Amino acid sequence: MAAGTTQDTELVGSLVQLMYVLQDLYAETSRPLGLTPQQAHLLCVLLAGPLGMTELSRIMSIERSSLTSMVDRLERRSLVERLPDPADRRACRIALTGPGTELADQAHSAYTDRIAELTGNLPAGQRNAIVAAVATITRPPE
Amino acid sequence: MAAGTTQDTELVGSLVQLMYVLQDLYAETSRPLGLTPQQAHLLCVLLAGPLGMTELSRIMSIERSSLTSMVDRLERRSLVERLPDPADRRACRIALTGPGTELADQAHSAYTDRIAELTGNLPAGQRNAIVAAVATITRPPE
DNA sequence: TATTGTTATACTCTATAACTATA
DNA sequence: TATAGTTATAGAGTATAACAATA
Repeated sequence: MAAGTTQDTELVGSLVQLMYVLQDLYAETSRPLGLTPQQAHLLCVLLAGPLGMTELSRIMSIERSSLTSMVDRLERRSLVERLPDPADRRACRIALTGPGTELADQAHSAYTDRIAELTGNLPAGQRNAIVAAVATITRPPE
Repeated sequence: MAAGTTQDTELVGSLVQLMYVLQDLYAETSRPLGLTPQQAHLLCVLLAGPLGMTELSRIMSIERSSLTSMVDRLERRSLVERLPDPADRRACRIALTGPGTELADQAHSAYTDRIAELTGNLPAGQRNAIVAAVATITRPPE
């Protein structure tokens, strides 16, 4: 069993609350752009460059078949496109279109602004601690 | 526009990453219990006591009509029940049943354990900083 | 008239299982 | 045989609009 002190309980509660605050923020910010939070996530992931379905499904923690329908819907709106993979005729590369890139940029900026607003008054010590903690958490002992 | 320094960007990225880590964790933990993350959330909110539909929808940030179908599904599985509100015949109070309470406790414990595991190695300074930061964030200037 | 909750409807998200085409 | 992606299907989450009953 994991260590369980009173401090743990408080930390866990804080993190859960934080998750919900961020989720709500993400949803509220995506909506006016005509995107679901999942669609915004997908577009923002693609800002780094085109990806294959398998890799994209891994990054987003969803099944490939679920991703197929998401990409279908975004492709119908001309926000992404399926490009052939020159190295593998089974595979395709999902890429942002021009409008898709623009919208992804908007979503990213809007989200960044909202969080920056929310965290603008935190002292530097807390900000640094959070960045350091997240770095530790997201790089688990392999 | 919000203040935008290099540190902001790093903090925002960290928080977004943290949100996704926690979301995945929540989903993975809920699944084996036969619950979606949203259902687990609802049950855990009710651990504090019965609530009306309007209040519950406000807490969960979803429309009342969306909540109706969620409660329907949970009621079919005898995890929650609709109790009459003695003070208002239009209203009802959503309450956990015995099995519902048990499952909510399990979900809460499982989630707490997983996060405690994830954050077990963080130094005390970072833990305290996170708790303090979340307290600030979730209590915005009214 | 305002509020509580539901119904009807439409879409999106998601998983599982079975499939096609290529490696 | 294994992998990349799709199709078919089913269930869950969600919003909007219209509604019923009560306050």
